[in-house]
Amino acid sequence: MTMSNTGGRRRPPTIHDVAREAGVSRGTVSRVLNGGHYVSPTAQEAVNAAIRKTGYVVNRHARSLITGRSDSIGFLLTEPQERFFEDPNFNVLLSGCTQALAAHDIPLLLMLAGTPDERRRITRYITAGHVDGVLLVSSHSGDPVADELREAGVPLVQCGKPMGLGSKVSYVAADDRDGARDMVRHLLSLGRRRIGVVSGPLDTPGGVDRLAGYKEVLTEAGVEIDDALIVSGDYSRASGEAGTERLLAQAPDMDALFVASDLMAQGALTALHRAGRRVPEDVSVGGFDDSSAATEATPALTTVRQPYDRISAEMVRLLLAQIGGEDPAAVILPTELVKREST
Amino acid sequence: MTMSNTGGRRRPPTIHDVAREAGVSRGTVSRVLNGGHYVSPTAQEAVNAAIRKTGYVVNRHARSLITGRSDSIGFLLTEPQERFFEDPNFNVLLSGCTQALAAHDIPLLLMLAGTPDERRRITRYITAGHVDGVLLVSSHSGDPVADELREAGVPLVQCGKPMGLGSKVSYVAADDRDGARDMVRHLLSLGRRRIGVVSGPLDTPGGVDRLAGYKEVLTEAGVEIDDALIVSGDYSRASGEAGTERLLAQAPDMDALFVASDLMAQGALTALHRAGRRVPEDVSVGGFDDSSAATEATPALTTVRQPYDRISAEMVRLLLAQIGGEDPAAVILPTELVKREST
DNA sequence: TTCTCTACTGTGAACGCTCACAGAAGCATG
DNA sequence: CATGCTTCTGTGAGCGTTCACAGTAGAGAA
Repeated sequence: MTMSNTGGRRRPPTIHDVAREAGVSRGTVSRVLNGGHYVSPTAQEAVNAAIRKTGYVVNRHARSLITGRSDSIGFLLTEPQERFFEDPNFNVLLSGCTQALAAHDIPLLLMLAGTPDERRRITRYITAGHVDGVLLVSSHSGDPVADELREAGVPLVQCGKPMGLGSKVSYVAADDRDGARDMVRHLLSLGRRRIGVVSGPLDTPGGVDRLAGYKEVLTEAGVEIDDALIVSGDYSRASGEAGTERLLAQAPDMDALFVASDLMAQGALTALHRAGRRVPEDVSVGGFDDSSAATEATPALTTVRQPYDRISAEMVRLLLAQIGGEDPAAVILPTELVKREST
Repeated sequence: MTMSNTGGRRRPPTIHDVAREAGVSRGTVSRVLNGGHYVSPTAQEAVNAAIRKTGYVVNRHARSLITGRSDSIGFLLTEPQERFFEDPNFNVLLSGCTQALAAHDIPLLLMLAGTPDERRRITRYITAGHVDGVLLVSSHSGDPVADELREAGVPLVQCGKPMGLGSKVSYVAADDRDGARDMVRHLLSLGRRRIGVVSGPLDTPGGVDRLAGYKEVLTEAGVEIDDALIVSGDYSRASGEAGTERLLAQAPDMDALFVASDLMAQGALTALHRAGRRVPEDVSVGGFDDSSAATEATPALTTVRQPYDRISAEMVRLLLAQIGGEDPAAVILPTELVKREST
C-alpha cells in the first residue's frame, strides 16, 4: 500500500477554507490578511489559528489580479552577469536595495537579460505585470530595454545618469563631477602639477563628468591641460593597467594620477610598480568609488567615496514613489574624499 | 497645458479589447495566444494585427490564477550572494540553466535569500505560487529552506548531493568520489607517494566523498594514510593557502597535493611558491572543478572536470519533469581528468 | 425610548484570463 | 439524405482574491 500524496500536489487551501475553519467570512479573513483593521480580537485570533492549522498561504496571482500590484520589485541587469558579479560596488548596491525593500516587506527579484533573447523574454515578463517596478543598473548609456519599459509605463529607476536627458527618467547618481574636482584639488594641494587621468568610457555620462571635473580644476588652477596626460578605460582592472602604461610612455614626467575607478586604479598600481615608480613618493594615485578594491590595494588607495548605501536607499524611495503615482525624479548625491596611503 | 497621460498609467488593453478589435471572440484570441491550434489563418491574422495595434500583453496574473502555473522558474541562493558571485563555477551553472530554460521560453528569476528575514520573505513568495519550481544551489547540507519548500509541495532540484538522504529529493551532482579517485591514481602514476589533501568542508557530501575517494585509492595501492597529510578547507582561496601551509609544516616531505577545488588550489600554489617548492617538480598539484581558476593559475592546473553544462541541463530537465508530475530523481554525472602543467 | 455613531461582519461583483462545452460549417462516407 | 468526422468559433463558468456596500450589534447621548 503506497501513500501517494507527496508527489501529486494536493489543492492548496484557499481563503474559503480558512474562513470556514475559523467560522467567519472571506471578508474577515481578507481583512486580517491585510493589516487587521476593523477586526475583533476574537475573530483575529480565530483566523490566525485557522491559517496556522490549514497552512494557508495567500494566492498572489488572485490578489494581484484584482489589486493590480504584485508587491515585488525587479532588479534588472541588461548586460552579461559576470560584468556585475565581479564588481564589488554592484554587490554593495544590490544588498542595499534588498535591505531598503525589506523594510517594506517587498521581495527583490534579480533578472538577467544579457542576451537579446533573454531581454525579450524578461521584458515581456515585466510588462505582463509581474513586478511593480524595476531597478536598473546599466553602466552604458541609453538602454533600449529601459526605453521600452518606460514606454510601457513600468516604473523604473536607473542607477547612474543616463545619456539621453529625457526629463521623464528617474535616476540616482553620485556627483561625479564634484568628486573628480575634490580629488584633483587634493592632488594639486600636494604640489603635483603633472596630473594624469585614466577616465571612464566617454560614452557614459559618468565617464564624461569625471573627466570634466578634472579639466575644470586644472583650468581654474592655471595648470595647462595636456592631452598626453589623458587616456580612457572601461573601468576594468586590465584597462587601468594598459592605460597607465600608455600614460607613462606619453608623459614620463607624470607625478600624479587620477583613475576613474578603484578597480582600474589597482591596475594602475601594478603598471607603476613594474615601471619602478614608487607610490606615493614618485606618483600620487587617486581612485574613485571607495570599493573594497581601494582598501585591498597596496598601498591603500585615496579615493572618492560614492555613497552606495544612500544611492540604493534613494533608488528604492524613488521607485516606490513612482509606483505610488508620483512623477519621475533625479537625485544627485554628494561624494566624499577619502585619504589613504596612495597620495 | 500639460499632457499628463505618461505619469498615470492608463488601463492596459485586455483580451476583450483585442477580440473586439479583431472582430472575434475572447476564446479565439486565447487560442492564438496559446499556440494557435484550431484557428483559421484569417482569424489568426486578424488577432495578430489587433495585438500589434493595441499593444496587448497578456496579464500573467489572470492566466496563472486559472492555469495554476506561472511559467517561470526561480534560482534560489540561500547563502550570502557574494559567496556565489565570486565563484566562477556558479556563473557557468547559472548561464547553463538560463540557456536550458530559454529553450522552453521560461524566464529565470534569481532570488537572494541570504538573511533569515529574506529567507522568510522569499519562501512565502515561492509558496504563494509565483514560480513553478526552484533550482537550488546550496553548498552546505540539509538546507532548511529546501525542506520547507519541499514540504509545501514546490518542485525543487538541488545542485550537489544533499546531506539528509531522503529519497524524495531531486538533485544533480558530479561523481565526486570517482573524480577524486582518478586524480589520486594519476598522482600515484607519477610516482608520488606522500600525497597531501586539502579537502572540502566535511559537513558537505561533496567534501566527504572527495576525501573518501582519496583514501580509497591510497588503501588500494597499499600506501599508508597519514593524518598529517590531511586538512580541510571551505573552498575559498584563502583556506587553500592556509591549509597548504599547515600541511607543509606537518609533512615537509609531501610530494603531491590534491586540492578539492581549483580556487583553493590557487591558494595552495601561492603557499607552495612562498615555501620555495617548485610545481610540478617538487610537488604535483591537482585541483577539482576545472573552473576558469584552473587555466588562469600558474602553472595551469591539472584538475577534475565537473560537467557544469550537463549539470545545468539535467537540473532543468529534472525540474520540468517534476513540475509535469514525475517523481523526484537523482542524477550523478561522470567527471573527467584534465591534465595540465601542475602535475 | 430613539437616534446616532462606531466597531465589526457578510455578500456579491469584479479582476482578466482559460477551459470545457456546445454548436456551426464543410466535407467525405454510408 | 442522414451520419459522422474534422475544423473552427462563441459562450458561460470559474480560478482566489479584494473591494464597495449593506447590514448588525452595542454604546452613549438626547
